[in-house]
Amino acid sequence: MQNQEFELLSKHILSRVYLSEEELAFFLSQFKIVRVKKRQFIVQPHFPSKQQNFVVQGAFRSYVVREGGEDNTIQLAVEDWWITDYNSYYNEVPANMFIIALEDSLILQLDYEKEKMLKAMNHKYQTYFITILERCLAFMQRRIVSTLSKTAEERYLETMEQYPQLALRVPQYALASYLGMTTEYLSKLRNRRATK
Amino acid sequence: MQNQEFELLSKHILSRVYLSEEELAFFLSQFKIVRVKKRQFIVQPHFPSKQQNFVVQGAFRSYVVREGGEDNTIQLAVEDWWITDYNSYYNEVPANMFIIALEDSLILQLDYEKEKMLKAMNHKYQTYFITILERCLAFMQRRIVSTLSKTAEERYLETMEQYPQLALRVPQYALASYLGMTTEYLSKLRNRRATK
DNA sequence: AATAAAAGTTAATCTGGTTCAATTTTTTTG
DNA sequence: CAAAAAAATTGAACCAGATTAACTTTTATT
Repeated sequence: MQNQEFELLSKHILSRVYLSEEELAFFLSQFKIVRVKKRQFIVQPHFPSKQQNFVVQGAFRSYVVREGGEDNTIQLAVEDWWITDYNSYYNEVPANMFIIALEDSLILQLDYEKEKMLKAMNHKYQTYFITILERCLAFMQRRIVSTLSKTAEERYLETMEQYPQLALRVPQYALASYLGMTTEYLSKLRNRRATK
Repeated sequence: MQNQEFELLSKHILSRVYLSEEELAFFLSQFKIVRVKKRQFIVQPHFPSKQQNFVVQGAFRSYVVREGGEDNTIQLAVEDWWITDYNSYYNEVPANMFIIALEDSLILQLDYEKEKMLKAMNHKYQTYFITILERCLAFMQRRIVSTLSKTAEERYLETMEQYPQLALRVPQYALASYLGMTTEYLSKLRNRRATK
C-alpha cells in the first residue's frame, strides 16, 4: 500500500493528525487511484458528486455555467489540494458545476459513503476531515472578503503574490474567471504592468 | 439546565444528531449565556475570536474595514445561526473583523477550548460540529458563485427571495454591504422597482 | 419634547471593467 | 509538419455601479 501514489496524501494526513501505521494503511485503502486526461470531466451538472478528490499530480478547475454561456471558476486545485462540489457532496444533491482536468492528472478518490464510514469508525479520521473543512472555510471566507472589497487589479496582484505557483500554472482564462474578470481585462492588466 | 435560553439551541442540535438527555445537558452546560446591547461588539480586530456564538435572539453583522474606511459585511446572523470570525477561531490567530449587534441580543457562547474538548470526548458532539461546518461551507460556496456571476440587482433579488426575513430585518446599509454594493445603489434599486 | 446622531434618498458626474470584433500566437491532433 | 482548434491580445464603444454632495427621514439620547 505504501506505493508512490499515496506518498503525498500520507504526508498531508500525518501533518494534521497522528495515525499508527495500520490506521494509515486502512485509511489509504479506501481510496481509488484514478488517472484523468486533460479536458476530462470528473464532475458534471445533474449528476451527484459522490467523491472527494485529492490531487496527487496535475491541475483542476471547478466552474459553473450561467444562462448566457459564461462560466465562473469556483476553485482551482493543484497537487496537495482537495476538490469537489461541496454542496453536492455533503448535501447529496446533484452537482451544479463542472470539474475539469487542466492537465493530465492523477487523483485519489474517496466515496462519500467511505468518508462517512471512516469518520464514524475512528475519531482521528474524523479529526482529519474536520481540519480540511476548517481550512477550506477560512479560505473561502478570505476569498469572499477579497471579492467584495478589492478591485480586479488588487485581486490579481494578491493572488500572484500568495499563490504564484498556481497563478502562473493555470491557463489565463481560468485565472481570469477565478478572479472574477474577463480574459481580455486580465490580459490588459498583465501587459499594462509589463510595459511600465 | 432546560431553561428557555437553551431551547432553540437544543432543537438545533437534536435536529442534526441524536443525543440522550444527559449528553445534551452536558453539551449545553459548556455554553455561556451572554446578553449584548445594540451596537456592542462581540469580536474586534487584533483580539482573537475565542468563541463561537449561537444567536438565540437578535441580529449580528460581521464586517472588515478597509484602509479607505469602507466596510464589507461578511456575514449576517439572526436567530438560529452561528457566527464568529472562522479564520481567527479555527486558526487561533487575531481576528481581522468586527462583529457587532444590530439589535439587543441574546447569544450562547462556546469557547474554542470547550468545543475542542467536546469534539474529543464524544463522537456525536463532533458530528454536530461537522454538520455546521459542512452547511457553512456549502453556503459560502453559493455566495462566491453569486458574487462572481451575478449583477448587483440579481444578487439583491435572489437574497430577497431566499432570505426575506433576513433582508427585511437588517438595516439597509448592512444589507447593501453584504451584497457588495453601496447604500445609494441599493436605495435606487429598491425605489426603481417600487415605482415600476 | 428638543436635539443630535444615524440611516436613507436623490441626482449629476465619473470610471473600472465589460462587450464586441478582428487579429495573432500557441497548442493539439491527424 | 500542416491544419485546425484553443488561447491570448488589442482597441473602440459602452454601461453598471461608484462617488460626491446636499437633503430628508427615522431613531436615539437628554
